[in-house]
Amino acid sequence: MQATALRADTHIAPVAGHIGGRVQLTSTLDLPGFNMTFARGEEVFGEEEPADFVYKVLSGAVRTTRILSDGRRQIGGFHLAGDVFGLELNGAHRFSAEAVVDAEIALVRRSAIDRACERDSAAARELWNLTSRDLERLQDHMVLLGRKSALERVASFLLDMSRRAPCGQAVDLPMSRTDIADYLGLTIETVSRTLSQMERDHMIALPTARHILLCDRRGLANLDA
Amino acid sequence: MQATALRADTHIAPVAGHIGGRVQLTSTLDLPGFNMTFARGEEVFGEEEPADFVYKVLSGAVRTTRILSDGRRQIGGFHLAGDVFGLELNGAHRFSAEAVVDAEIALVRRSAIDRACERDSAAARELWNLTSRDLERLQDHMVLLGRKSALERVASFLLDMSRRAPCGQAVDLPMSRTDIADYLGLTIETVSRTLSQMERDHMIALPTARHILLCDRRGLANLDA
DNA sequence: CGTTGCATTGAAATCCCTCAAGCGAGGTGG
DNA sequence: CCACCTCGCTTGAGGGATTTCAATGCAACG
Repeated sequence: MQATALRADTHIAPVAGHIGGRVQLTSTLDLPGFNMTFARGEEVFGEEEPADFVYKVLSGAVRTTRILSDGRRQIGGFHLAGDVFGLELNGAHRFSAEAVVDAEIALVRRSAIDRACERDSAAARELWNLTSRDLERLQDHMVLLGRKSALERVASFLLDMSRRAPCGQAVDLPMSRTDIADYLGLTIETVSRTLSQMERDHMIALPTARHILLCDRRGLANLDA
Repeated sequence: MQATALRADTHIAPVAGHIGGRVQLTSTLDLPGFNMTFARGEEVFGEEEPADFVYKVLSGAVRTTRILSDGRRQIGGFHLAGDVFGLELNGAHRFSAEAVVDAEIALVRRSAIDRACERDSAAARELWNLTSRDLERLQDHMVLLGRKSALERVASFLLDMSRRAPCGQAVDLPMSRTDIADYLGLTIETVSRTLSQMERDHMIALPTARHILLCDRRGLANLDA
């Protein structure tokens, strides 16, 4: 068990009145587990820590990050309500995970996962599917990082967020500009300037920094290449 | 079955004298399949084609690519002898695959894979592991594309190639500068200039364009951040 | 020996980054 | 209640790494 989970026992919330709770990991996969809450900025797990748990976001948002020796940071992904993260086959985490905002997270032991896979090939397939979807998302993101302009990256990000956290015509961003920059391989200034540019071009409106109205989805989609 | 496989029947080589050959997909996974040869530049499968086969490189090299609407290209990865590629869970390929040089490739039907997973949870786990390793490689590559300089990218690439295709102190590159550029998110000119720079700094030697001697691994590793 | 394809090199341009300042919302304490 | 601070965001000016455009080199091949 990682240090974080051990220390943070005050965060553990019993699930629905049972001592031993259940976690609905995917639509067809229900396993024993428990819930925890993490405050904004708090670490869920660290890079290179043993991957003894799998996590599912119940509310809030989580980012996975890797830090280079000189402090440069790359965010691997944002995980919103319903997303599973931290599923590693080979022992240790390769990114660290932190709460972007206060978050409620369900935990399932790796050992429980492994047992489920042993006896149920459908469960194994379901979990393999989670890894596979992660891979597909990463492939898209790789193209974005390798070949797209700042404008295209931000447009792509806004459309992705609006698909994942629908809020009518708008998007409510849980993360800071710095987070967005480190996710898109840009600087905070470039992200800010690009958003301002989009606002001048009437593609979006920015009532507040974290609340963005997508006025011209068509235009944004065109930018998405 | 995709068009490529159908059309290219002249390429099919019977395996070791049997009609129905076997393919050693991983060290513990032996499945029915057959071999094909692909000429330099030939397409193994196309983006969005149904993923009815899984592939293993026996000799040569393969690249997986995605092309944006305006022609920009991102190479997802290079697959060398022993590597498995084209393993998709969800129906269709999301990249196309082409032979970088003449390549001999083993094919296994998805249906055979699925059957193996049904009856053998160890096989399922082994295949899940392949996906998981792909994911890990992509995570590293994402950090490279998002946050590393041209010098760091090329150094990282050279070390990776020398680890995967060991050739003493040297590396024999099967791919062109254009391929390297599209893999590293750079231009061909930047790749060339960076290699020249490394040669001036006595970190590498370039007897020929595709044969590179790593004179200063320590120095390259330092660049790898 | 010309052609062809790939690689290298140079010069100029560009996109994004760096550095720096200003702005505004939210919280705290006097 | 307001001054003040902090933090995150925006904006500007200048610079730099990489791209773009263009020309040359070079090896393989017919």
